[in-house]
Parts: sequence; structure tokens; C-alpha cells
Amino acid sequence: MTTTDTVSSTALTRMPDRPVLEGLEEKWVGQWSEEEVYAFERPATRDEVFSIDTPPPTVSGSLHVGHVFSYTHTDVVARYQRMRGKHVFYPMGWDDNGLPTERRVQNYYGVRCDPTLPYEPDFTPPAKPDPKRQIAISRQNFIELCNELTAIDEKTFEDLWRRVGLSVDWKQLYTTISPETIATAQRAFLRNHGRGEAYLSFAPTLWDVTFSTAVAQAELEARQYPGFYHRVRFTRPDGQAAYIETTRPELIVSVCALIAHPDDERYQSLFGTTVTSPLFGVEVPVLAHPAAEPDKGAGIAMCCTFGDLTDVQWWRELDLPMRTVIGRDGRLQRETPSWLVHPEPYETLAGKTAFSAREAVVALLRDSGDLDGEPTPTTRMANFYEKGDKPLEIVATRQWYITNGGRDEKLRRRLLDRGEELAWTPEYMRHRYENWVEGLNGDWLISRQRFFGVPFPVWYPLDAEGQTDWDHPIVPEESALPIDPMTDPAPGYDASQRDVPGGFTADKDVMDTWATSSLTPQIACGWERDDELFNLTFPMDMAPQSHDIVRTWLFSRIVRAELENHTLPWKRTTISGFVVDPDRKKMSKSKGNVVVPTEVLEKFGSDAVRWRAAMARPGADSPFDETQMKVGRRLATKILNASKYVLGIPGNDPATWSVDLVTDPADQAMLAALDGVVAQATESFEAFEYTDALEAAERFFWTFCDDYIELVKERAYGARGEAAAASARSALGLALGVQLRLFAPFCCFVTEEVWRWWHDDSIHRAAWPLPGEVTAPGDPAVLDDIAAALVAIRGAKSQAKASMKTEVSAATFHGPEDALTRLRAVKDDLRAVGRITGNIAWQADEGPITADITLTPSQP
RNA sequence: GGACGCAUAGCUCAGUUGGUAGAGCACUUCCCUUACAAGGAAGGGGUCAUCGGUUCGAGCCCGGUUGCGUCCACCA
Repeated sequence: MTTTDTVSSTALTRMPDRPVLEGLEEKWVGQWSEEEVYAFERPATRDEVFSIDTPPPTVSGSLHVGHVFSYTHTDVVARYQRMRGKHVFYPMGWDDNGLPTERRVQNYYGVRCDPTLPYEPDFTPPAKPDPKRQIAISRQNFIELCNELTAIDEKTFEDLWRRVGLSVDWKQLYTTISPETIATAQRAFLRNHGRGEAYLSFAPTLWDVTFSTAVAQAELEARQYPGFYHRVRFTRPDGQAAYIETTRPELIVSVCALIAHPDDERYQSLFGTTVTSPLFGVEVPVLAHPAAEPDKGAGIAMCCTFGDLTDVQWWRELDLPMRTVIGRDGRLQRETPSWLVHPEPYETLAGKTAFSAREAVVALLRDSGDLDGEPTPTTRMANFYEKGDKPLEIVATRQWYITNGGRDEKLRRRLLDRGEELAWTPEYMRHRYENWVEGLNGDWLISRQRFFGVPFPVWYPLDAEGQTDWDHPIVPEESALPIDPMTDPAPGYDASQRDVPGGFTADKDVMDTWATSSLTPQIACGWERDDELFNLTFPMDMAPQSHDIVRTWLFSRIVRAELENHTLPWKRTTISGFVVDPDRKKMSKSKGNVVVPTEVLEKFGSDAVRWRAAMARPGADSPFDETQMKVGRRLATKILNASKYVLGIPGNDPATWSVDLVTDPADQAMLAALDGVVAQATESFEAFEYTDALEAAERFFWTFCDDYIELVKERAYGARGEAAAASARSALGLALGVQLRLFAPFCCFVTEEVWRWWHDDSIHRAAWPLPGEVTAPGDPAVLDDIAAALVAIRGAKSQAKASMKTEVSAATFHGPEDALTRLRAVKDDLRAVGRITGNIAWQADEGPITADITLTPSQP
């Protein structure tokens, strides 16, 4: 990247009399867009590119300050890399497919999808949606509404991101429901399928009864759930009782066995025998299995198909029969199960929800005398779908899976190795990844029984009886993608053969959102769509995200890239912490502690919010605190005012600035010190430690303002001749230019505003300052000595409660000999800033620099 | 229960290879000084969670304890 920037001498005409922060966002957002400052231009080679796998926000959700912080962290790095001359590939994506959008559409328009209904071309949603009486509409109508609403939401999101100042290239925007993305997701799936990495399986799966869909391990959330222990009697062949305790008595219908730990003394005599279930008279074996925990409940568990994941394990390992009664709607099946010896009691349960059935069973048990004592309340942990509010059921269904190492040690090892290979910021976050991969207990379930998502590009043949042949799925050629099996006929068939015996039927499921977003590197980089782009950007350089989605998004992308590309999808991942409320609780809608970003941005300005974000180190949670925003705002204001001062010095002309004119020792010392700061900031950015870069720049800037500017003020105005003034002006101007660039990644608006007072091109395409660019053969220690001397002078005046303007009739400086020598060289500047009119004496001794000051009595 | 992180001034946090405890905010006092009163200056304030070890010397290294947070596991 070359800059065609020209330095303008017309600074004074572009500089407002009283510059303010208000309005800078609007002004520069517009101009950056017009000038295409952040457009990605394809260079010749990969090493000229810095590519970023931006997390695509869920547009149906809402953004809070936490999002603003973490996206700012990425932007700060992107801006640094751009200034280093990289062609920054920084796309934005909208995650608009999936269940969150469906749910939002249902609430927003008051509709629900009923795939059995026909399409109504003229359908318009009700003006006032009634959330209690959702209108049933066809799948196509429903998808149209999803597209309509996401378009509105995406506009809001884009406006916010622009306002925050994200330097994304909006021409690289992708969405997870676009035809290109659908084609990419389907293509990747077909490749997985072709290699045996994607497979269809009929198995017990975690099932959300509210949304009527399967969910994956990564989407689980364990929550406290209140329940009751019921002590229930089973009957031994000799008529004796065997008691179990259960929180789900309705599952007695499904009981397959009683199971205790093999070493449990209490149940040795029962192993190998059978017992009979209460109410239904079903005879089940009593078995031993090490997964049974003697301390839980009665120590002997009722194994049902299925109450929990342990039941699944027992069912599988002990080869138990499948006695499912809870259906996909969360209700007990209507037909009386065939295995019941006494079917009569079931009549009162048929068709009931699990909750109602539980009450009914308890009543029955009470009547029959099989309930021992009263149910005792307990709190247990239950698995929930993270977006749902009813505990998950386990239902045997046919689902698509992708291998993820959960059932394959070799693949698991490879994925763990990838975690090793990946660079992590901060380093310790890699443990979360390792924990997750090591704890996987099954493959990745990717199919969802929903509507707004990427359809599986799959059909199944129907035999002569119209039965689906699940074992021989029909897939399309890749060239036909994207396809929708619900509307496109299977290859080799025509539309009339849909759903008729001897014909074909569509796979009606869609892929889970994560199955699509696991491919964001491939989607954004143009995999199999734009080879040139792909080769220039993939594997990507940086994958930013917050720490809660290491197990989902980060992991799933590594899986997909490993299976498809045999590489990591990126070199490095950077993990942001959360913004938490003052009590250090995570912000969430349900807690009502969410801070809306637009208000904060409005109140303090984007630069202030960005500053605060950058002060949060990678991985660290930070509490939301408005007073911190004020500090950022103060910095932005200070940048504006200090710049105005430097450029407003009479006769100061940027075209004349040159390090060759910097001859004064104070000026040389300042530039030398700044050069060290540049080195520090650069080093920190190279390590992705943007906070350290900011702190280094800021620490220097305040000294620059409070000490250095004050020190050279009079000289810059020409009090000691033209050469001395030129030295100060060049030093001030050059240092300002360097510091603006150091701050540019953080306070992108105010630095741009100031920069343009004398440049025609954006600061964000200017070169990052590097050590040696602006420096002088000075001793940085002089600046510290000056600061110490100023503290001494000001302290004396402050203690005397005198104005800083008060004249000093005599001053004696104490301190180490070498420090005094350095101070003598800047004596005239000290005299000016301290208003020292009388004698200056120097007294060498040990200890810090101090001054004895005699103040001239103030004139009446 | 497992893993990880944190514990330093009233608050938010720095503290490099061990060598006299730091910043900002808040607080106190002062100052309208030709960039900035949405400003500036000066100042007070800390047994570095706790116990033990290594060392001439520990906020830092090692071990234990306690408290907090996050992720995972936990439905009998």
C-alpha cells in the first residue's frame, strides 16, 4: 500500500477555532465510506495480507456494550496492521439463519410456520401481532418474513458498527443465509458425506420439545431445576419390596431395568433377579453397572428410555430394550405401549405432557400404595437447550452427524494437536479448548427440524410401498448447488415423482446455524468460489471471539478446516472478555443488566468507548463503569486541544518541519523518548497486546502535554530567536504526527479529524511510526529530569497557594550531578516555564531532584 | 466434582529476568496560566488474601489454605 498523501500548509484554514468531538463520527463515517479507506485491494502475495475471521453477530439478537468492546479489540488490531502496510481483509458477516431468527419472526409478526400449508403469495402479516394467537403460514411465507426482518435488523447492526468505527470492508459482507453461503455449506457437507465424515444415524438425541428440534452437545446448558424425589416400590418375585427414588415417575412406563453399582453391598442379592414395576406390572432385570452411584437417591436407579444420558449409556452398554413413550412434542404417546402387562393405568396418561403425566402417575402410585411417603423436594441440574426454557427430553430420532473426534480417538488427537498449533491470546485460553475436546462424548449433531436454514442437499428413494430408503440418500452434483430438496427434484427423477411410491422424498431438515458458521473462513475467503481470493486470505491470520464460544464456534471451525482443508483455519485466535455489570455478573437480557451501546456511544462519543474497550486486556472481563468512559473522552478532548495548540502556534507550518531543525536539547530529548515509546507500542501490537500499546502512548502523551509543551511554549513563540523556535516547532509538530498515528487505532475519529487539518489522505492509511522515523540524538532521561524539576517548582507554588504564574526570584536545584548537568542544558526553558526571573543555583547531592524556591511577593 | 483464571490504595487495574510499592478514577487543598474549567497543579491514602518454604533479599519463585469468577461435568 502506498500513500499518495500530501502535506498541506493550510492547516490553519481547516482547523476550527474551537474544535469539538461532537459530530466527528458522522463526518468521518461518511467520508471513509466515500473514499473507500478500508477497501480490501488484492495484493500479489499472501504475506501482504492480514485476514480476519470476524464473528458474524446473530442479527436477530441485540448488541450490548460487550459486543462493542470485543469488536473494537479486533478493529484496533486491524487498524494497526493496515498502518503497517498490510492489505487488511476484514469482512463482516451477519448470522441471520437459524432458530433465533425464526423465533424473532414469530414474535415480531405473530406467525408460526406450518410446513403443511400452501404458499400464499399475497400474505401480509397482521399490523398488530397477537403473540397468543400466532397465525399459521406456509414454509415459504415464513422464510420470506425471515428474509424481510433480517434485512431490517442488518441495517441497524451496520449503522452501529459504522458508528463504533469498525474499519471493516463492507463490500466483503456475507450472510449465513445467502445463496452463496448455502452453496458453500452444502458443498462442504457433500464433501464430508463423500468421505464418510457426515452420516445419518437413528439414535437417542437430546430434544427440545418447545422448538421441536434436536440440539447438539455444544448448545447444552445445565441449569438448576426444581423437582421431587419419589420413593417408589418395585416388587421382587417373592413379593418383597425394592425401592427406588426418582424425580420422573412418569417414566416408570419406560423402565427397562434397575441398576446399581456392582460393589454396592445392599443390592448384591438383587443382581441377576427381576422385579416388577408398579402400576404396569412390567418385569425388568436388576443389573450392575459401574456408572451407578451408590450415594444418589436410593443407590439403585430406574433405567428408562430415556431419562438422561446415563440411561442412554446403560441402554447401549447393557443392550436394553427401547421403550420410548415421550414423543417429539414432549407428550406421552397416545397408543398404549405394547410391553405393559397392565395397560389400564396408561389410559389416564396417554397424550399428556411429561409434567401432567407426572402428576397423574403420582396419583396412581398413591392409590396403589406404591408411593412410599411423600415426595421430597430437591433441586437437580437438568440439561436445557441454551435458548429454551424446558428441560430437554431424549428421543430416538434420525439425524445427521459430522465426526468431531467425540467417537474417534485419532481424530480427537489431531484436533488436540491443532489446538497446540494455534496461537492463543491470551495463552491460557487454550485450556478451554483442550477441556472441551477431551470431554466430547459423541459426534456433532448438525440437523435441525426447523425451516430457516441451509437445507440438506439430500433426497431419499421411496420404495414400491412408499417407504423411505434412508440407507441410500441421493445427493446432487456440486455444480447444481445451492439446491432446496423441497422444491428441486432429486437427480434422475422429475417433480411428479415427489412423495409417491417408487419416487423420491426430500430431506426436510436444515443444518444448525453452527454447521454453517463453522465455515466462515471458507465462506468469507471464497473457498471453491474465488481461488485467487482464497489463496490470498486462507488460512486466516486472526480469529477473534469471546471466551464463551470456544467450545462452539472456535472448535467447529477447526473441525471443518481439518476435515476439508487439512489445516488450521487461522494462525491465531484472540479472546475477548465480557463486559460485566458492577457486580461482575455477565450481562444478559434475562438479568436486565444489559447496557445498550447506542446510548453510551451517544453520551461519551465513539473514541471514548473505544478507548475504554482497549483498556480491557485480552481475555479479561471488565466491569461496566461510566466514569471510565469519561477518562477516554478526556483523552480525545486533549488530543483535539493539544493538536490545535501545536498547529496554531504563529508561523507553525507543517511543510517546514524537519528533524534536522531540532537542535535544542529539550526537543531532542523529547523526540528520543518518543522513539522509545514507538518501539514499545509496536512491540506490544506485534504481541496483540493492544492495551500495552495504548498505555505506552498515553503515558507519553500526558507528559508531552503537561511538561514538554509547557516547557517550550515561549520558545516556540519565538522568545529566544528563530532557530530555537524552529527547533521547538518541528519537534512539536513531528511528535504530534507520530502520536496521532499511535492513537489512530484506538481513537480513530479524533485522530483522523486532526490529521486532516494538514493531510489530504486518511491517517488510517498512513504508515505506522517505526523506531527511527522521527528521532533525535537526545537523552530521553532529560524529559524525566524536566518533569521532576517542574514538580519541584510547581509544588513550591502549590504549597504557597500561589498561582503558577507567580514569579520566582531565586531557585536552587538539588539532585544528582548528572541530572543537574542535563537540566542546565535546558535552563532557559525552565526559566520560562517556571517564571524564574532571578538567579538559578545548582547544588549537587544524592537523592531526587528538588528545588528551593523563593517566590516574588505578589504585587497588590 | 474437574479445569482455568483472579485476589496489590475506597474503585478499576499495571507491576518485565526476584532488588526501596505504581497509574487512572475517587478524595483533600490550591490555581481562570495566551490549547484545554468537560481544564491544570500539588497532596493524603497500601501488613501486596492467608500460612509456610527457597533466598542476603519475595507483590513476583515453590507448596498449602481461604474467598471470588468463568467454563465443563452433575436429571436415579
